[in-house]
Amino acid sequence: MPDTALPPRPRQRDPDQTRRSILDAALTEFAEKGLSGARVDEIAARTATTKRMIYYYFGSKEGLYAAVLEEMYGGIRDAEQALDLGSLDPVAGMRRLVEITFDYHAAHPEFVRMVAVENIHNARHLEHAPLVADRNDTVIRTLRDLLDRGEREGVFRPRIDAVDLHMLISGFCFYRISNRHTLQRIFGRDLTAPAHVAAHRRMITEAVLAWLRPEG
Amino acid sequence: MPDTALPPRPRQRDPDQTRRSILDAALTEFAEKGLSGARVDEIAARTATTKRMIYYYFGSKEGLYAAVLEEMYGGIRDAEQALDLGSLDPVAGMRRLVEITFDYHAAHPEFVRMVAVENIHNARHLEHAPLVADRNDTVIRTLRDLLDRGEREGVFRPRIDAVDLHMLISGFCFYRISNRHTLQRIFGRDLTAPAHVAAHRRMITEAVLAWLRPEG
DNA sequence: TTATGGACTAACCAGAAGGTTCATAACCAT
DNA sequence: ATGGTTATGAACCTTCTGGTTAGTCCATAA
Repeated sequence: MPDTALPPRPRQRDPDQTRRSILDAALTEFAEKGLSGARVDEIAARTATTKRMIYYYFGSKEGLYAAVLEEMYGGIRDAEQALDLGSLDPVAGMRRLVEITFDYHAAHPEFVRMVAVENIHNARHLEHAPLVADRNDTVIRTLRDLLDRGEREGVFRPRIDAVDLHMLISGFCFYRISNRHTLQRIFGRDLTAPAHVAAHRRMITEAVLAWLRPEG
Repeated sequence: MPDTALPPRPRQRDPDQTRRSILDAALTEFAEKGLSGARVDEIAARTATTKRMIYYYFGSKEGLYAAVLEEMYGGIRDAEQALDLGSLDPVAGMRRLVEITFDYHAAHPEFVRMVAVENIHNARHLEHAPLVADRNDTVIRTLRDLLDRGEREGVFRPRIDAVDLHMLISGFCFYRISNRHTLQRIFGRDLTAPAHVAAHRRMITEAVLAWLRPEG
């Protein structure tokens, strides 16, 4: 009997590639279905490898989830660290920061969904991603610097809390993405339509600047 | 042989009570764990009745979920319809509306979580709760009325879109509740501390009013 | 009294889902 | 080449879970 065995697909060993592929597939699946809604088999099916590899590299479903979460926060950190607002005057710098925040959320709904999912789980897994807290220091420091300079120049009100302001900004940017489905159902509006995107971008920018302006 | 039977717990038959009890238990469980994270057995255990009754009254896990969701939106509708802003001047009325919205979200984190969960599922179940869309007309109409009057009196800018404004307001109110766990982890702040609550309440109110003020 | 139908229950089931076993192929240093 | 380590794959196992079956209980109307 001749050798009828299928030519064994040349197994290429590439740990990094395999890890990446799992992480990418998991991101999609978790962002789409949430932690408990996601299926490990489904994630495996999305990758070129097998379920076994998920456990080999990440230990458990939750381990994988935590890894994805950490990865996720890395992205926005990079985006924010990239901009150099030191050269701009406070008002222009603030405007720029709001716009960047708005644009990042609009461009990365998976990030928004992952954070929303993590909040459903009371941010339990953030514990296992300790370096996440770091990145936010960057934004807060940038914000504080802008506020200080603006106050000195008399274009911003004094005693604004940077964290509160950050929440005001990212709150709206986050909300319009995280809640776009219910909003769409209820108001019958396509929030991704360019006209609405532009209007929202202008609204949050101007609202923030209006609020910061001294002598209300 | 004497009658050793335990006194049979007098089974009280009360369909409404049973339904309510299931709905309450389900709300807790769904808000806590999400749709797929919630366990029907767990919900049953929280009630005085059994799992079978859940299927008897609601047909399926998703049917129960949809029922809870609808119930949920009912609450905020009532709260908003209760206030009569017609007698207040536009600025005071707007301030009041923002404050009510803020307070409602702060007081009802379960509502916030249910909506967040529903968005993870792309608002798929809102289809089965058709009367939900109604309630929002109320807010939008109230808002539009305030905006019109304010514009006529020259205290608000013209051509403000009521839905956009609604999003600006509820966006922040929603976000500080929906994301409080990740925010807490990252900034190490207890967002429920009275000082922060008060600061946030003032911030969103003033930001909205500042933005609405004419001649930016 | 008895019959009727809504309210309720315990036990069960099939399939799904997370996690594991064991064999083995590819790679690398010697 | 060779021995040991890392990476990979297919099938398997166990537990859980949504949903069902088959039947009991009880208030009321006839």
